[in-house]
Amino acid sequence: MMRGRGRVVVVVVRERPCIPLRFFSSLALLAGPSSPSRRSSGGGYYDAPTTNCNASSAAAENAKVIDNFIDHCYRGDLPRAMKALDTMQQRNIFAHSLAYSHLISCCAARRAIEHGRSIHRHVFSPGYRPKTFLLNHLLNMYVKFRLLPEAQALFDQMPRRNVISWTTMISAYAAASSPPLQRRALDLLILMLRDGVCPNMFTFSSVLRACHELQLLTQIHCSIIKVGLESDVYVRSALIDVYSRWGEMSSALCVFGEMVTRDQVVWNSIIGGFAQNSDGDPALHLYIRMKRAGFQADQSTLTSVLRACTSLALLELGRQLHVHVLKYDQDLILNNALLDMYCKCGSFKDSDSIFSRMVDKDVISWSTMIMGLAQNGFSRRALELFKAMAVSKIKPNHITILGVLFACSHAGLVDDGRYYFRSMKKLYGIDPGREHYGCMVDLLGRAGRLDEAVELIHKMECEPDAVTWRALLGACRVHRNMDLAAYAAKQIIKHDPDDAGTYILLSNIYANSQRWDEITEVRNAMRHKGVKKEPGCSWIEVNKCVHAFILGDKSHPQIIAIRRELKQIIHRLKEMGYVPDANFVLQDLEEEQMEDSLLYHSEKLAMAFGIMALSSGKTIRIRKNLRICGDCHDFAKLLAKMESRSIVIRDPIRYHHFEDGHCSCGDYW
DNA sequence: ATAGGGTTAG
Repeated sequence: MMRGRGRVVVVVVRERPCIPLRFFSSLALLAGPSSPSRRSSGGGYYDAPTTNCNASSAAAENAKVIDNFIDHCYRGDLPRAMKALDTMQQRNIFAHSLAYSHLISCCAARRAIEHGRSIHRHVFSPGYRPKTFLLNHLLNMYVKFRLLPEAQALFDQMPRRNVISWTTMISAYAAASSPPLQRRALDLLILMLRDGVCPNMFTFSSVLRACHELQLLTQIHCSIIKVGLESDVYVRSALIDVYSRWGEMSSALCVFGEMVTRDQVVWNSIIGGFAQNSDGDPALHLYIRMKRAGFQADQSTLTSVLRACTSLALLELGRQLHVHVLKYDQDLILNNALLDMYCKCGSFKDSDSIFSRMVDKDVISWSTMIMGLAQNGFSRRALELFKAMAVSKIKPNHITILGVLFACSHAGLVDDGRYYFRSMKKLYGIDPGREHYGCMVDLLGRAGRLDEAVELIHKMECEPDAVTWRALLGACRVHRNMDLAAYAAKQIIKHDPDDAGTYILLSNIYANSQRWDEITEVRNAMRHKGVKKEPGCSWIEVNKCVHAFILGDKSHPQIIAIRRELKQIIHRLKEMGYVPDANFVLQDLEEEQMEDSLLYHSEKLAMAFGIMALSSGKTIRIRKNLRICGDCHDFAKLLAKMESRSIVIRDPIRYHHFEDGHCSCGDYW
């Protein structure tokens, strides 16, 4: 009830139309072409009914047809409604917009596009003026069928377009897969403004995903604030999402932080944003805050949180989440995320059993497993799985092939690799991209065929980039080809002048051959350019806590005990024949003492802590930010044997499963 | 009465 100036106004709010559809049929009786004069002028308008009540028998017949039609529409009986529509078309009689709109929704739901097109033709017959509301329904139908050209043609034909018509088109283009089509969404927004139609929250939440320039996004964000629509949750979550895609997490957080009424999707947007930017820590913290705020994780939340676990290698937390995943056991995306989590946390047994139980598998499920097997050192099994995929009739894509080539390169399977590389275009219609060439350079280079690797680079259809040359440089290191290494390093620096890794790799190569002058040169170049080496860092999860170890950093509360433990381990390992390999000392240019430097490589500290803190049967799982050095690799093999326990170390490229003095990589990495 | 946001493999 509203009170104003002494008057009482009763406001009745209803969610559904309060007029039953039947009522329209009786109105349609009045609307029928009952008088000869109306019939000759081209049929009846429901929307401008005559008041002629002398119903002739023809009119009564027409009314019956319309009545039936509306009845079928209302009941969702598509075949009967279409039959009635046919008769109406022949008699040139029409029903009310609402009945047609019902029928159009039916067509969209039942995937009956031809019926939809018939309705389209019918409402454009001479003698009928379809309302904008009805045409919006048709527009939406074409969009649902992804028939953009037809939607556009109808849109162009419309005598009047309201904000919904514009938004339907903008949303359709923004959701398209190709950037040129997405740009069309932005063009339409401008045309809409020129036409004097005001965008609303629906329009903005749709158009945001089409922003391919940061500047444009900022402009649109400004307009949103200006017209006072930033408070809408749909607009907010879209803003968070687009800022995240640009890696602009501070802006995303800003939009998120200002919110008072956050809903589930807004939480998902910000959590997903961090997860996709490989920033697992804030993603997990926000997840905890979301739960505290009283929200339950849904599929989307869980997928993102799993991804955060994946990037942080948090197996135990991942396992806990698995329990929540069980209630969505048919969700393909979620299952894929789970597969990847177990693969990348080095627990391949778990992903294997999930994969075999999954009813639906798509190209991502298969690719995840193939890459997972390859990275974990099970190359033969990766190739077998690829063959099983062919039987399953799921077509591989360029990422699947990348996994296959990765498997070949990390197991030294030169012939297999060459076969798959040659046949990818022929068998699967996939053109090799830079990444595929990179894999092949890696494959040939590691196998010692440096000349062939260089030849392949020169034959590339696309311009080689830093990744390509980095693959060659890595191979030069293994095979100690100094001159080629220097050449490759220069090419990398040309593409990526601030790449600390290249300087380090180059200095390692020189260190392996005791070329001290060159090392000094590289070091000076780094100093000159102000390039800083990323310090080695390792992480280990113990009792739901992540412990970080950084080279040279003594901030861990138990660091003294850990160093003592590590010294004891080294002492015992030396008795077993372990000889620290001084070649690797020099990668830590700034360290004071060689012995110390090697001793305190972060993964060694993490392993020592794992021995101290984890119960004896437990696998020690470590994630590190740099590739493992040969000395730590030897150390881990012997430690696994001495302690009779498994050690898994994940570096940025692949996994090392150490067991009984051996590593799954076969010392080939 | 018709239009809108978040989730997976390199």
